[in-house]
Amino acid sequence: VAVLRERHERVTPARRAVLDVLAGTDHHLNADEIVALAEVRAPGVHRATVYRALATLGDLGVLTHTHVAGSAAVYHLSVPVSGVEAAVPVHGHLQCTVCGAVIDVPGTTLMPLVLTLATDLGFQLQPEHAALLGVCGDCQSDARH
Amino acid sequence: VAVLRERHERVTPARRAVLDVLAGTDHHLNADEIVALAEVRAPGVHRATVYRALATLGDLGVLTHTHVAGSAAVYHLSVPVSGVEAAVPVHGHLQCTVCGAVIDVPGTTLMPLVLTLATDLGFQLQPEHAALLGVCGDCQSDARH
DNA sequence: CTGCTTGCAAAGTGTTTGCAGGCCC
DNA sequence: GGGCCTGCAAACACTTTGCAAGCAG
Repeated sequence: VAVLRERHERVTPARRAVLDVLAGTDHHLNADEIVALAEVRAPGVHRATVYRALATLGDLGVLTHTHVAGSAAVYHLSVPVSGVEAAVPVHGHLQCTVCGAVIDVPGTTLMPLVLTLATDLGFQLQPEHAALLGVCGDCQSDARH
Repeated sequence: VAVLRERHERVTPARRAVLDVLAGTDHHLNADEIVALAEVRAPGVHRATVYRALATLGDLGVLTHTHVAGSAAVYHLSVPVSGVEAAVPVHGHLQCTVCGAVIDVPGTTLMPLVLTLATDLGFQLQPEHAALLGVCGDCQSDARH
């Protein structure tokens, strides 16, 4: 919110609405959902504007997006906002390829892999940025037909 | 190739072409590239047919696709084909968010995470299925401006 | 005022689908 | 021959972009 001013970026209704929406939920929202919710706070905001706001805020490091296989990317704040703690520190996302459910996994679980990749390949993994795919427990149970 | 017959699936020019293309390369190919290469072996194959063939073969477990952030999915064989060893056993994919390069990572590197997720959450991770995002060594060097 | 931001519409990319005809088995 | 497979075109979902007008600083 105030982050924008600090970075010499303009504070516009659209950007404020996007930030408010993300700060007001603990879910991962996709662009469509953000558009719908932002519409409430800033009537008339356009889809494209939301995408542009998300891109700008992403560049500033205020928010992060996660690519979900075969559907829309989801966004969430990456830094704590004044008072609000909607911004979960670091976490990855598991997506079930059967039911589509997205499960959060704590960053600590992924740390060993991050370290291994950094050491072995010099690759700086961003565990948040893409969902890890697999089959969740529930769907494995269903699979025994 | 013969896998199709075993599974009571039809062997058509289109499917044969797709399999030949994948067996004839050690790269990860996206749908467009497969269409282009399949065109050589089976002139007239349609884009949609290739997608359908890839879906069918994927269901049979013959090939795997990996979702790459912000661009086309890449496909490769998941089982060894008669004589050909283009099918690397198990491996994940690292994608650099800066330069876009896709790096293979051996399955053994990912095993600890697979086991951890299975134990803790009952989640059966398919490490091949989505690219892991981050910054590769080269781009980290470039970043020191 | 200056120029970054927005709204709008249209284009783009990657993938899927409905339908009629064709080919595998 | 029956039914799965194909070609075609159109639809689809998500995201990006060109342009003129608008508002922030």
